[in-house]
Amino acid sequence: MTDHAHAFCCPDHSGAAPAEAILAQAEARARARGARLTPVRRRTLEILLEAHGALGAYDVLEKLAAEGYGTQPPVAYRALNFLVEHGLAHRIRRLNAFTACTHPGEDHRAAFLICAQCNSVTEATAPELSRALHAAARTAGFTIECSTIEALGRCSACTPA
Amino acid sequence: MTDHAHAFCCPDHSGAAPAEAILAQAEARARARGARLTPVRRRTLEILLEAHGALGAYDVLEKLAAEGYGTQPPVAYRALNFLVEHGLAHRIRRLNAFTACTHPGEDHRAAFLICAQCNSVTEATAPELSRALHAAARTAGFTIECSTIEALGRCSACTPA
DNA sequence: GCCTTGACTGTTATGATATAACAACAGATA
DNA sequence: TATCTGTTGTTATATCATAACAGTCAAGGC
Repeated sequence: MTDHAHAFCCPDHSGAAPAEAILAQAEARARARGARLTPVRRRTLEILLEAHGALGAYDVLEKLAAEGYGTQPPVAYRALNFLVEHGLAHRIRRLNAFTACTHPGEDHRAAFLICAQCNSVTEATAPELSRALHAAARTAGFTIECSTIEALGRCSACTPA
Repeated sequence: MTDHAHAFCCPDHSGAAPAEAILAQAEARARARGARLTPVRRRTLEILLEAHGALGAYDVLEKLAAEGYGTQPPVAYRALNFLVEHGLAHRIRRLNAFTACTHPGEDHRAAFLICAQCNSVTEATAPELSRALHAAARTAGFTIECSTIEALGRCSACTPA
């Protein structure tokens, strides 16, 4: 799943928001919400941050198990679900996978851009997009609780010039 | 999954676009694309059209099997994938389920509104939404091949007045 | 007519993803 | 200290999806 050669296709994980800062933010955010970022949970978030692209629950589990945490699926799913619930990670449904949130703290509704070639997942904040979706829902008399926006295609690095 | 009492929450399947018309359109569309809407495929589409909300592949399989078609998962998945590929049905990723396209023929990019209470799935055409997504992608240098937009919430019938 | 061809259907078997239910434990608190 | 709540880990199982292969059938070339 994450077997690409790691060239220039993963903008977020060598650049802008370094893992340590994100972890610190995550810690603060969890605290603020009365939730505990326990060792497994913290380590799970680190694993996601270290990854290129999104990771499946079983990929995460494998790493956790190798480090002495539990070896069974619920261990990974619980940690991942915790992170998702608290806005520290996102579930990418098209991939049955998870990715760290690259800007936790902000109350955002993101769209995910999934590169079919290098497997990178880019989180695009798009207020207008969210607005358009809510508008469309309102027209139908529908009240949105949460939404998923995912696009599959080619990232800038994988697009032939 | 589809065990609600069928009150007023499924706008599309007692109203606007009757199943027969959709089937006829589907037939025409398949023909036009050089594809064959064989008995299993047609019946699968009918099953989706008859359903309240979206159906899982195994739900569809159960019905097909009961009617003398194959009894194994690939039978359902193949038919469903055919329908999706030809724009006659949609995959709802959040539900691991499928739903008939309520307006085949139009080259649309739809958003799906999933009611958490009655399980209905409404297909909302939203040109602006699509436009906003493409715009957001372009900003990131990303080229979209296909996209998924799904929202979970309450439909009009399930929203307390 | 009949034979080749390619698409379709069905099967067995297996893989991949996800959760239910329970036991042990750790920290907070009355 | 006794108890409660939340967390972790386990076993077992449920759910979703596909690979690979064999038989079938309709359409077109000869």
